[in-house]
Amino acid sequence: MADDDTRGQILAAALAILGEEDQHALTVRRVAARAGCSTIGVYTWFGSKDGLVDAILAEGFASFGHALAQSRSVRGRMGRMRGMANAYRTWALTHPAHYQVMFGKPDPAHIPSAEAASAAMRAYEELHGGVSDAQRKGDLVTNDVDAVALACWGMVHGLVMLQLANPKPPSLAEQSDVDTRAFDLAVDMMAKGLGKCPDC
Amino acid sequence: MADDDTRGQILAAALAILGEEDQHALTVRRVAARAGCSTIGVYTWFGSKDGLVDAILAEGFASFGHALAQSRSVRGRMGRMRGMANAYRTWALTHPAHYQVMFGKPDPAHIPSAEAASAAMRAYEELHGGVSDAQRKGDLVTNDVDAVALACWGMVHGLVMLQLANPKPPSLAEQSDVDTRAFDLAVDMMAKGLGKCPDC
DNA sequence: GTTATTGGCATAACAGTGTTCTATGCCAGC
DNA sequence: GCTGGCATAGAACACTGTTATGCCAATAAC
Repeated sequence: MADDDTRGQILAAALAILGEEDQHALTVRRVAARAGCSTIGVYTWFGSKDGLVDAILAEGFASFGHALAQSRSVRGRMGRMRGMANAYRTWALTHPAHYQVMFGKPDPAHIPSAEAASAAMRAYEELHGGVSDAQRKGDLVTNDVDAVALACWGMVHGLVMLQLANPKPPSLAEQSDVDTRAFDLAVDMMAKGLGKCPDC
Repeated sequence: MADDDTRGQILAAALAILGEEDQHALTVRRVAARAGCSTIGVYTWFGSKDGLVDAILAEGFASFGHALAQSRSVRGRMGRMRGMANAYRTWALTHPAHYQVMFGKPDPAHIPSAEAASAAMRAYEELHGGVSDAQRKGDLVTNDVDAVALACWGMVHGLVMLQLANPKPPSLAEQSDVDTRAFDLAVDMMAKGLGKCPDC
């Protein structure tokens, strides 16, 4: 039992379930069974299911922010924007259930912990930082950095969510790569539109 | 009880709940209580909760498609794109819970009925039609109409979902109109980027 | 050394969910 | 007055998150 090893085992079990199945599979009983303890273990170490979800969020935002940070070093506005967008999308498609837990509609009553909030904040800073870099260089068509960051986030988020939820009509769904084509197109159009007409 | 009036009352009750509350409030017992019948009524007239959700989808896509259609008559690529985007967003923000049911992640086991699917198809045709109009006029930077339509859809969907789920950090959340600023910016950038450089 | 206390945990139960079984009531056709 | 079929209500099923109860081991106090 070595210290609070149980806590780590429960969190690992939860992440394993999210890695293999839908987010609906994340139930207290399944997590507890996989961790080799009773359901009460979740309440001892995390207080509630929300507490466990909170730890999952902190884990997810840390990993997600790290992925974004690695792509931010790319030089040039267009290259960096494409790089960050691709890093964002790749992380989401690699961790679909985890992404849904992080960015799907939460229970309105759930207040995230300080740890989860700051991890999310650090991930957002990566995005915001990339935009304000471009703004400092006078590369942007507007000075509203917040709006630009949110616009980019929303665009990428929407295309990722559409691909994950896949509500597309058959004519689209049967095109295996239409998601990637649309994504690349959207990122290019956005990057072009946000710049001060550099190459046209 | 006049014919299948019960069916209409149940559907009306479900829509009323979605109009007033979160989509999590849509439970069989609450719908039945509001419709003035027992839970069995839902199973008699809709087969299951999924059946009821299916009817809600058909209703929603019809109303949603109608809203899009009205904006499609606007002349000019830029104007029509802005108009359709605003119509999309307005409908979603006016029917937040309904929109979440329609475009949130569905149960993977749920197969939509032919009626719901065709209503969704008609709504999508509005979007696709707007794009192919522009393509026919030689207004677009690419011939990949499917990818353009999906890119526009994803962008609008993402910004709407971010606003509805509101996972934003405090610095953004306290700006009451940042969602609208980001939305207008994204639509303009996208419209500009998709066109053959008409005015720069 | 014995007792008391604390803390982690399992069992079983609570209320809530979607769903279904059983039984009742009602109405049309005879 | 029957008979049959169908919509319905009530109760129960399995599942969910959650918790009250009790057990047991380790530690603290005397």
